[in-house]
Amino acid sequence: MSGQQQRATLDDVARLAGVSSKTVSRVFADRELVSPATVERVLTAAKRLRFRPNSLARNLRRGGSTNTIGFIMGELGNPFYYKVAAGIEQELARNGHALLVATTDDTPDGEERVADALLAQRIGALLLIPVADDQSYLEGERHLGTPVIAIDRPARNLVADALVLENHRGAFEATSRLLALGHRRIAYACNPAAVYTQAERVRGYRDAMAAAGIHDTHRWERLVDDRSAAPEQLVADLFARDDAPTAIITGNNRMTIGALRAFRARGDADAIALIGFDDFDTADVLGVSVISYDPVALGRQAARLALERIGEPAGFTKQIELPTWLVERGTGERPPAEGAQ
Amino acid sequence: MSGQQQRATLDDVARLAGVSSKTVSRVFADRELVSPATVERVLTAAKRLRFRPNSLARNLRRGGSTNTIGFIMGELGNPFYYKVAAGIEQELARNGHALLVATTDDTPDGEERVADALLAQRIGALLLIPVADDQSYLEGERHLGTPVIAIDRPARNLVADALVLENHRGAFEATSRLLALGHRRIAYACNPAAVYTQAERVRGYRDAMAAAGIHDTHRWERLVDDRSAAPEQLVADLFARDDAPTAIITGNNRMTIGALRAFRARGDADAIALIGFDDFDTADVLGVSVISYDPVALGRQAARLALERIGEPAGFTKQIELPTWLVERGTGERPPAEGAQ
DNA sequence: AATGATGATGACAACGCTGTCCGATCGGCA
DNA sequence: TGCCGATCGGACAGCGTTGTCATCATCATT
Repeated sequence: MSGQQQRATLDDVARLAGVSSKTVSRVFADRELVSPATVERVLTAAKRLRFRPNSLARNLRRGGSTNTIGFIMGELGNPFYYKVAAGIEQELARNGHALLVATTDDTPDGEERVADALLAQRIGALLLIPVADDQSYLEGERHLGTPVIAIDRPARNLVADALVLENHRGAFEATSRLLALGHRRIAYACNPAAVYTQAERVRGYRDAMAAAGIHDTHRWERLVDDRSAAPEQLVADLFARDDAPTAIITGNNRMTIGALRAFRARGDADAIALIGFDDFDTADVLGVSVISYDPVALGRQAARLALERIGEPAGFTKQIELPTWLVERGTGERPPAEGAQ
Repeated sequence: MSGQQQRATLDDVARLAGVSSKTVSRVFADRELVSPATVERVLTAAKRLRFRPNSLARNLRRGGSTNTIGFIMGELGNPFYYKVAAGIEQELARNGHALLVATTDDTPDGEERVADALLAQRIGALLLIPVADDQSYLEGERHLGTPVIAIDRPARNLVADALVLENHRGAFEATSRLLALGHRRIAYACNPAAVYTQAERVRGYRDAMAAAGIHDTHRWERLVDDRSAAPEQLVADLFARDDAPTAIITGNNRMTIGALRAFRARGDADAIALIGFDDFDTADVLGVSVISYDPVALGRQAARLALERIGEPAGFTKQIELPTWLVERGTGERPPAEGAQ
């Protein structure tokens, strides 16, 4: 092993190329202003020394924020989040920006701590999936010029752009579809429940039920917030009752898979209609009908919005809704079992 | 909307607190050396001004690398990659480091470009899932003191730590299991095939077959590198032949799901035994036997190794193998159909 | 030939922070 | 009371880059 080398700086390159450091700087910034011969000489020297401009110093000098965008997501375990992350990364890479990710494990108190860590890195914009009840702690930062974009859920007590899904419409459509098939006892299960998305989805479910004259939906709702409760068990409980539902809408992919496990354990449950919110990789193989949307597009749009805001911070904030649609694959088109009604 | 504010600096805080900027600096670094009363005064002032230390300046001054770790992954679409990312993030967060991610879309030429972008950010270490045939372009950087850790596949032409799976053992075990059930015509399908992991897995498969006296395995191998080829079709082709295999091992989760789709399309294929490499979320619901491992642990270990290397760059590089194990869920325990043998 | 316009290059300071070094302050002890 | 040591605060420089401004050579124009 040879000894530790020093990292080359602009000055080192300048000395080797026989020019001033400013000229080298120009070569790596506004190449236009330097004569071709000099550019060549500098580049040769830079390559010889394996020079790489120090973006720390560059960004410091340039006054603050970097070309790095921060993204605070919930737990990485959920495919939804990382597909959003993928979309963000794609769009940022296309524009020469880097992505700094942090997770909160979906706990509210983690959010501010994590945001602080990201902001200390002088990120150029902050994307987040809000978990805490209150994002006012970001107000100061926003004021300082860091754009904040809320994804999936609007920020609370903070002026920020937001990208959300058509939660209400999706749930309404799914419920209506089941009602049209003749179902009356339609359950809605989710965990966690105390988040914006679920509130909207439940509202869509209730509205559709109400439109069909069914008002006592609370009997079929299973809105749980205990993270340790197994989705499978929640669904199993629902169908162990005498007046078991004939159909169920699951509020997210974890719950959908939980329902599938519960059905599998029961064995007799091929008769139960199921529509899940969120698509997932093997939903087609399993024949599961879902309310789908494009999480990658969600991420891409969020990134695009962030980049726009960096360019032009003023202007009214937007709240954009992304479409959801029903994908029929089998489980959602099952009519109620004979005599169940 | 009120106008743009200025970001507070150490000096601003110092002025408000009536101390020197160095004292404020100490409060945010070695709090020990400052009297409690002063600490309090400084913190109050800092809070009033919404001061946040500028880590750009700090890291620049402290001489180079940051507390940010870069991770180059393939496409984010694959659950394997993001679960590794999740593990990395967990471990880094625990140690006060941030994670900068970049993707290459699994194209070799993207890798160096992306690595360059990350290294310009003066990351403290680089984790990557090698895609290119040659990582020698990182040699200079490694020499400059940036630890490089290869994940899932060893780096080529570069001295670097590596974390890989027991690919050979896993495939050997799966193949042996199928052989023990009486299967002889066992296929192996994967795409892409020209990567380290697949080479190892194929080797494990061949060795197990050879141990059972079967040497013409090329008849059952479907090693494809055309990314546009649909996994489903590849498997379908394999089973459309007269001497169709009675069992198949799929080289990764995409191929496993492709096989399930192909089987589903055929309808008669419940008889075909299947063991897939990589676990996935609904494998239990689908009853799919797999060669499993813990991708999150892989990420965690990689991060831990990186942090170790930052602390103590010298020392011999390690190549660590993480265990794989067979999970029996149904498809892998099917004996060959009557008369098939 | 004198003039201004143009283009290429360099000197210098500063971005916000911290390491080094030194000076100020205070309590305790003779 | 005076002095010493311990402890805490501050002045200064510099990390690697870029913005500003100045300098100088070259060239076209009258």
